[in-house]
Amino acid sequence: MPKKSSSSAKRKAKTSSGQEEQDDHSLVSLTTLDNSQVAAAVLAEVAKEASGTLGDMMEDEKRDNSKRNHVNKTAQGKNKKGKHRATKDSPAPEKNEDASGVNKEEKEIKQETKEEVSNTEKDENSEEEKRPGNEKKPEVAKDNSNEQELITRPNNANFSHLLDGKTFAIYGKTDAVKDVKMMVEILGAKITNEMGPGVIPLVRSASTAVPAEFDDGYTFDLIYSIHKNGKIPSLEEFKVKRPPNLPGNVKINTSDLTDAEKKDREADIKSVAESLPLPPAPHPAAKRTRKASAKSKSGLANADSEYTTPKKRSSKFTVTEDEAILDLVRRNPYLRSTHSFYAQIAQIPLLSNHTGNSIRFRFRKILSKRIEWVYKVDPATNEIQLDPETNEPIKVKHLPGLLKSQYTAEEDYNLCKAVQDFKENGSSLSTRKRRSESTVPEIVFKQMAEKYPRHSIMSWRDRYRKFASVYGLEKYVKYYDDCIAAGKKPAPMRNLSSRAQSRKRERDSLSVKSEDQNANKKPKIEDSKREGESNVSVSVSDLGVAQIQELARASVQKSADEEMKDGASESSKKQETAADSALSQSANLFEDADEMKALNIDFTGSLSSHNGLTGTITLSSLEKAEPEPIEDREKVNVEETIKDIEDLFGDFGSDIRSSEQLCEAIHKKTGISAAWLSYWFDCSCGMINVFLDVVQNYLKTGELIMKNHAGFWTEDQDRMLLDESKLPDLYKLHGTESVNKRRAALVGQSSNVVS
DNA sequence: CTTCACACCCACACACCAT
DNA sequence: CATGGTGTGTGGGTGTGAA
Repeated sequence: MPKKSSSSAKRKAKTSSGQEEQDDHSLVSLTTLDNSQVAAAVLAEVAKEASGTLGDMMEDEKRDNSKRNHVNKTAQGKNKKGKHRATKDSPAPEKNEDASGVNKEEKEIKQETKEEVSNTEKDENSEEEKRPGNEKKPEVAKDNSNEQELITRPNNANFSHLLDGKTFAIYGKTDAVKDVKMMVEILGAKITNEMGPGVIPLVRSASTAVPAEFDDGYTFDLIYSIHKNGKIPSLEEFKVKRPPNLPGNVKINTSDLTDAEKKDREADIKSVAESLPLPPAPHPAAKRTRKASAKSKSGLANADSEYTTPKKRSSKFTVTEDEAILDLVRRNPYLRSTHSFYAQIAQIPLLSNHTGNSIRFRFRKILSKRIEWVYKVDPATNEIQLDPETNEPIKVKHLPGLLKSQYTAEEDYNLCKAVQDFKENGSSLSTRKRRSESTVPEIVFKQMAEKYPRHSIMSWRDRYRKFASVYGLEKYVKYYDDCIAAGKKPAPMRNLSSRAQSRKRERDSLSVKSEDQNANKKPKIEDSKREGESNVSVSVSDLGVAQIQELARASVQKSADEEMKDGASESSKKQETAADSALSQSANLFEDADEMKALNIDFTGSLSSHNGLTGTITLSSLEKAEPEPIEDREKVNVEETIKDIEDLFGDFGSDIRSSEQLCEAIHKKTGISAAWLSYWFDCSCGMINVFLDVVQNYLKTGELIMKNHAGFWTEDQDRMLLDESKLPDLYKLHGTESVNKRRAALVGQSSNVVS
């Protein structure tokens, strides 16, 4: 049996702050919601014993070591699909003629048969809210005709044994639970609340609050699928990922108020509740914990609802629930945006009709406007602060910050400046100290953290590593200054992670259009909210990083006309001949993003192509070896070829991971010599637009290199880099950014360059 | 149609770890 | 002890379907 508690417990213990003792019991002690304590505690206890897995019983495919990771994209996608299928098509009666289960199109007549208003004997389990399809009816007592119609299939016999001998523990309080319980039983399995060996946990979704020790579980969709398709599907799709954990040092604060305060609060709640023009809230007592029902085995034996259809069901938030949410948020203001907080409070019986997601959304969209004040809480411990005199909790009007602070443009700017400053003073040209230009000592970030404590040292360091250095210090400073000069609000650096890039690209190929929209929305600033202005006729310098990159990416995928909406045409034009500004602003996938990594371009050393520093091919040797990059150059359809290359660039980061692969792929597709492609690529510093230019130029004119082209580095020009006196010319041609980068790459260091 | 509940997404802030 | 690689889950959303 896998050490079920392992993952979460281990992680908790690992967290530096070492509040390992944080477990789910803690969150349960909500004074206002007393019954919750017991229930949640029980839940947690019960879950501790969880250890059986589906894998045990079905295939052993399940236990892949990556389970702790986020479910990967495809899995999620599939999962989603599965869900929708299950949702859309009634798993109800249906010939299982196609056991393959892919017959989603059967719009199965979801004979809801909902309204059997036999609400009669829904014992103490009754929900206050009338919900269609919720009608109770002891399954056993159910008349067969009905059952036949709703849950059985023609060959029900085989069917009902699919899950024979399995035992499930079903979590959640939403209505879907009922459906699932029902189905599970129909399929021949047992339901238990006592987690134990062989018991398989089921939850509705990943965001469903689950007990602390919840380990491997599956979503309801698994059951839907089995029920519907009459076979056991690939379990991977239905594996649920662990819900997020709270930061190790934080406990959900539910019970530290004084009695006096409690009363006040309760009074508050009541008054609010009464003042609202809403239908009367159900009496809290009426909400009675579903736990109770669940635990009584009969609860499910009774199958208090007949099976209708496993569609998403939702319950309205009641005033009481809203107030409870507000109360909880007030006690835990720092957690108000986290998923884990809501996932956890969703376990409280009062709120258990909703998923964590739902509660979170409810707060964010609706209740947050009403919050007005929160308790003053110690950020380190999440404990409510008491007024030393009155011994009462302190309330504050100002919402505290969140767990993580987004970087603002100003902060980015300050960071760039600080690092630049360091580079100038710390390691100038004279001190030939072998400090690669990408090396910035911790002290710099330490100073930043001291000066701007909104972020930690490591955070500042990370920001530099992953953003500032990728974007380019100079470039950002310039961008920022330009914005200020133009009276625009600069945006922080964004979207520079390679992962982001490749993901985006995937999506891009699906929909460039929506990407464009996204790009325009991107610039966002936390401190000073900015309006989503300026979509039209932005000048180059107005373009946010993200926009530039979007454009760049779009340019890779789509034909030119497609990308130049938004008045950003000139900048996206990425056209030749441009000098400094156009070059640096134009679509350069690899400079703006850290595509360089993906491309294996390491500007700090290995690129350096042809000046002999690293011994890679030179122009002359290449010419000797392969005089012509392609046979029958004249016959090539230039346009098409360029398009092909663009497309291949589009696969970059996903299918294609290195420049070698890229060149190889282009070679295969177009017939152009891979060696030449590689050479051109190097000369272009990996900039796609330059690269395309040189290829295009070659195809049209037969010229092997471009002598005076911004961004294209000839061997002569590379040599000029070594000569200070020649630099001005280079700046003129290539622009400072490009020169510095190139220089850094070839010379190994440069005074004002970060690579 | 609109609104709400809920699922799901994803960039990235912050952290940890091996080297 | 700096440093790159990488994990985690927050923060701020969007997508979807029911009502």
